[in-house]
Amino acid sequence: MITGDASYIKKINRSLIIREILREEMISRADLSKITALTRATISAQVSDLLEEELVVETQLEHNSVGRKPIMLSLNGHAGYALGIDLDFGQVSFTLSNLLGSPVSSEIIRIHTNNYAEILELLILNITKYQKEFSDSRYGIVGIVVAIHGLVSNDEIIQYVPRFHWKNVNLKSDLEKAVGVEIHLENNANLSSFAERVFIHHETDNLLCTTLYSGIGLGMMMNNKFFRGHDGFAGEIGHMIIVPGGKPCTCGNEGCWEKYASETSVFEYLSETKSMSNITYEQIQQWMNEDDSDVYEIMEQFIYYLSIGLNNMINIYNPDVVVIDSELLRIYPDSLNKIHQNLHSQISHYRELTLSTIGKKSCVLGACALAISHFLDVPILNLPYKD
Amino acid sequence: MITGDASYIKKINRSLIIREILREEMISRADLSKITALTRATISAQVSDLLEEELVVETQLEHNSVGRKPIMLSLNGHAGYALGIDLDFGQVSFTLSNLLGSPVSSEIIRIHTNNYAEILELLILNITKYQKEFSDSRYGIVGIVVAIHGLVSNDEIIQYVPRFHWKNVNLKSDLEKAVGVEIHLENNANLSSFAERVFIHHETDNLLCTTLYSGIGLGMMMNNKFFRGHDGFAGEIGHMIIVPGGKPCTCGNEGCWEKYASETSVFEYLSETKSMSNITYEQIQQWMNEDDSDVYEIMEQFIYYLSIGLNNMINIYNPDVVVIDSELLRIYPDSLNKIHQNLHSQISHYRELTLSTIGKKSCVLGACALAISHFLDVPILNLPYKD
DNA sequence: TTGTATTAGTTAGTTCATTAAACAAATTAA
DNA sequence: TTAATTTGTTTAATGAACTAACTAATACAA
Repeated sequence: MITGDASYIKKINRSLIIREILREEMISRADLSKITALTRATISAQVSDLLEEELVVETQLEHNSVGRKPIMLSLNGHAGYALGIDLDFGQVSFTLSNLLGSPVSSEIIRIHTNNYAEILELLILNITKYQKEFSDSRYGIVGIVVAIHGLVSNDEIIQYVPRFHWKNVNLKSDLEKAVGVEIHLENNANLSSFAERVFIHHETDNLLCTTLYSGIGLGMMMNNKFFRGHDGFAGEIGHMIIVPGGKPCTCGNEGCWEKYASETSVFEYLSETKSMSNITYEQIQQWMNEDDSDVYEIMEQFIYYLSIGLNNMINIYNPDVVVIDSELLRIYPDSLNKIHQNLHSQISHYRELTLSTIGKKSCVLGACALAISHFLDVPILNLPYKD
Repeated sequence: MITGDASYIKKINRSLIIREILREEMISRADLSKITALTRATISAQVSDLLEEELVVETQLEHNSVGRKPIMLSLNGHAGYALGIDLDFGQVSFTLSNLLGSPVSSEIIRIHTNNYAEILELLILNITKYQKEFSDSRYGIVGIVVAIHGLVSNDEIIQYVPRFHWKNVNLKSDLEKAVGVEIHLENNANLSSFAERVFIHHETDNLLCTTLYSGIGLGMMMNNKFFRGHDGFAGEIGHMIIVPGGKPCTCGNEGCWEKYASETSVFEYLSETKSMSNITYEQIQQWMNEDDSDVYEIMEQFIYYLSIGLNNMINIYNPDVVVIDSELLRIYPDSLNKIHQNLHSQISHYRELTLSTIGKKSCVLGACALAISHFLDVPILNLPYKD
């Protein structure tokens, strides 16, 4: 049970201070005191710890107002590194960032296996390599987070990864035994939503991010925490039934949303209509340029069903910001406007609906950011996004 | 901004201690110390405050084990009263409870108006009456909570009450000006979910409660907080589209869930089929006793569409406990089993699905409990339910 | 150039709630 | 009657925040 004592309040205030430094990027002790309502004495004491730990650095800036010149404080991005890993079907992405979330190194490794042991070995090999390579800096690699494209329960055990056919595997424990440091697993949609919040939408405390690729994933940041549900399986919105008695789904029901509004469903319709397999985004782009009527019809239907699900999602969650991550919508002209026009219910309340600007790499960037947030012991952070 | 200081620690620990006293109903200082991991000295100091404030009373119980006999502590239910008000269409219910949530007085007043000013006056009149009548006891009436059958935003302004045709009214402020004490407004489904958690489902930190009367309401308790969404409008699940291009709804969309799975929808179907208006529950009960096939068909369809929506709700929220409050399901034989059988998806995860045992009065009891929780400054409480 | 106002940051001492440890009280069982 | 055990209180120490007074550095005006 968490009880209050002196060290607990110090932790609370430290977390607040780090959070403000990151939010403002550069800020003086005096301004920290004003924002947090902690006294300048308290701020000084806490900052002195942070300087000692090399997590914060001081800078003298030009200043042209009356009074003593403030000493600006900022987070020391060079104190360590965070490693984000995206364990996707067919490829594993590794991104190493500094403590400010700026990528330092990125690499994508193709894999041609679903075998757990083989993939585990590949992960161990690469993590060890990064650990050796980046042991300079005060703290070295401060955290590792792996994105899982499937169900991860609250105890970080992988319950199910559809495309790998993995069920109930303890990757966290297997990795930790091999590399000797703490590893965290997180669902890919959750990490995308974290990235959208941390790198882009700095002002919201309520963000949904839906990813429309092989299925439909939903990640949610609410009051600066993931919304996970009781076991960690919340956001399985792809299996929301929107057509009673509709197409059968592997989940055992009929008429699930992702049978109508995932990119996979669009590719399937196109393959059928065009009698063509292995259709690429480039091919679709070309058809769109040519005003192909089949593609138009299929895309319009995609947007129709997508809007129904979005309407439901918005009524259910009453979000502030909704981010959609879909390559097809990015290339289809005027797609966002069309969706907006479909969301005309009196009840639906949201402030902003956008297409993701980060795109597919949001997942691995979110993993880096989550590792940083664990290390700094702050529930949320604002980091600059440099494209 | 909330920062940590000594008084904040004390508040945290006090809240923990009160919560444990309520959970255990009777507990000694020594056991409180074991459960909370606070030292006995700390517990003694805090309890001494609570005794001074008459919020806690000591009892000597029989004891037959070795060592000094413990002094049992329990919450002093007689220190004050909580007033819950259910502002429903056609009637206003007032329930006054003691600090342990036991009703002391209950009264239902029929109203024949939707006029805001008239209803406001009625509320003021009655609140003032209760204040005078129950000013004995150490604290008198410690809190007043009003249940609103409509949208209440996070700043406690009534956005919309469909059946009263109220839009954007500030009942909280109008009442507070007139009666001179703090008043809180809360959505009725939220209060029902609070009551289910506080009086019945003591062990869960994740509960959904759906009310199927005029429309479909959804209240959610997650990690001992209401799940409200960004503005307070989350849980508008009745307007989830489950039949694309289906029946038109007042919200501006077509095929909303509450057009198929609210009790109102059942009454409408029955009225049409039986060519009869003003159908009562007693009438339906009689038809059911006679194995009426029209009623059977309509009820089976109700359960079919209800299950679709429940499936969606469960996939989206991954709840621990789901409580359904519906009089029709209570009287229809085997209804719960039929719903269970419809929820066969691989993805759906929930632990328990039940019909409400508290029923319609959950809303006003939840209002009392919420007033108590505000007064004691504990986010959640366990109270005994005495039918 | 000098003094004054202003802002930034530090230092000394106080306050408050916790903890640890010793103690007092009350009870069972040998 | 004594030992063992458990409950609850007292006392001193600790830690982190606070207040208040200080030093430092700067702009600006006389």
